[in-house]
Amino acid sequence: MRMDIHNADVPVLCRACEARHRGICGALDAPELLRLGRTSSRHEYGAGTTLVAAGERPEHCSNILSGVVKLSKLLPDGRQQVVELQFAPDFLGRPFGDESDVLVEAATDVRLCSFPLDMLQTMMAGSAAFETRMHRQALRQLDDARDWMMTLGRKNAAEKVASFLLMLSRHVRPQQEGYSTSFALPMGRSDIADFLGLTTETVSRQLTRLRKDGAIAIERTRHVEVLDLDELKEVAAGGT
Amino acid sequence: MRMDIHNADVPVLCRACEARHRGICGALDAPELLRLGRTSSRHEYGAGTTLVAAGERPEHCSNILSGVVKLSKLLPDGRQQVVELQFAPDFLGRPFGDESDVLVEAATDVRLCSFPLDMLQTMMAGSAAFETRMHRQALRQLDDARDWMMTLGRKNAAEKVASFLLMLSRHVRPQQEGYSTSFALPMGRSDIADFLGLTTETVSRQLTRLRKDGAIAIERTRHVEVLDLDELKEVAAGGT
DNA sequence: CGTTTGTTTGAGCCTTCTCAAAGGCTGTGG
DNA sequence: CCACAGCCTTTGAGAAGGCTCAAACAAACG
Repeated sequence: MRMDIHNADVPVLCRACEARHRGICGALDAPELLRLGRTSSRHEYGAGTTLVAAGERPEHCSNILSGVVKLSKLLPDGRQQVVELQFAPDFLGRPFGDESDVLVEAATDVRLCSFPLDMLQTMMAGSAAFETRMHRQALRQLDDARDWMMTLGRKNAAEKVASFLLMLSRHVRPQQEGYSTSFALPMGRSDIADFLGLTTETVSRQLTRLRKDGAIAIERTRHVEVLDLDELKEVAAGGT
Repeated sequence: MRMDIHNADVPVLCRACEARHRGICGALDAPELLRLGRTSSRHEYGAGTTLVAAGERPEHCSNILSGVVKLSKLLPDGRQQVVELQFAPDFLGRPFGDESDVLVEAATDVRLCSFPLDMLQTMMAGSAAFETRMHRQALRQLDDARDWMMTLGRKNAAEKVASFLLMLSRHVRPQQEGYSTSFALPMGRSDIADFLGLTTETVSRQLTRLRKDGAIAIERTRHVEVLDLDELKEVAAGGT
């Protein structure tokens, strides 16, 4: 937590909020925060909750305070592709209203700080710094999407799963650089499969392979311990 | 072409330029255009030219005046994934300097209108409308990337190739809504394969399948005629 | 506990890849 | 204008990685 000179003017809820430091609210000064704070509210959603249905235009947007949010796309016949995972303190919601057709769900239990979508336009119009933050997040998401295109299009099953674990180990522990060696998988095998363009069975087989090779340990199917980070990196990059 | 009241104040080169209407320059007024125009210059590059090497930080950014630009990512062992195709009048170049690791090449012969990267920052700082255009382009690119993740992760070879042709038929003929029924492929089979996460052989086989099914005709390997658009759409969506 | 849901493991099959060779363009030089 | 070289594309045959279907197992929940 950071000490601000104007901390006293900042809404109580915002004081300890990560979104104010690393998220989009960091671009706002105390009066702006106060204004935004009046229209915002916090909510919790259980794992699996649909936050925005595919094709729907949501009325609210949110900072993710904790948990993991899953964005996915659907094909008419039911095939699914997860197109992004968002972690705290990412911002959830799209400016300019030209929403594309994604399904937004809580992958884990999630806490959000939400406010009306029009406030987003208002804030962007009123603060160039705010728009810049939004813009930068979009560019970061674009980079992530492109990295994942590489993974989806050109890596084999082993490389995909290893890449996924590495990605998680970098994201799950917020605000800390580098890799965590121990973390919970934010979703089940079938969501992982939908993220990697594989089937649950193949994901499961690759995880057991990594386990038997001594690269990771798995406890109660949801918790991963990275035993050999270099091995994992090597597999992810196609070294084996 | 549009008639502007202040056309006379607009740099000569910009008057007939698509980028001024549908591209980012549309956000600039005559004085701003004039200022930008003084630092900009036009260049042509032959198909295959490397515009920005992977990992390099370019000094210029550009509007694409004509042609197709290919962005791709490389794996250490040489595998390649094309992560985006850009068409006129898209903008090429990244604000904020946190460039990600992509290789930029001319897919076809290309004409660019380039200016220094710092001008980009200057323009964004000076014009909120300009930053908004950049921001919107990033969001559009993000949508495209996500659509393609769906294609890469969950579609089979036939669906991928059909989706690719449909995408081209929408993009190749600029400024026009809907689908073109006749267009040139902007790249060879192996680049198409690298875009679709397939091999050249598989791309070739799927193209001949579509040809034998009467959905398309191919002339001299580079020109496609869409004979049955509905068929193509159906294949792309997994209808068959 | 028993039920339900999610995960792991196995066996066989199918799509796509790999490797190989033939066929078509394009451009150059005779 | 034709012949040839080089490159790209097409086609074929066989191998393999990942999928499908099916069953055993483990974990979560009432």
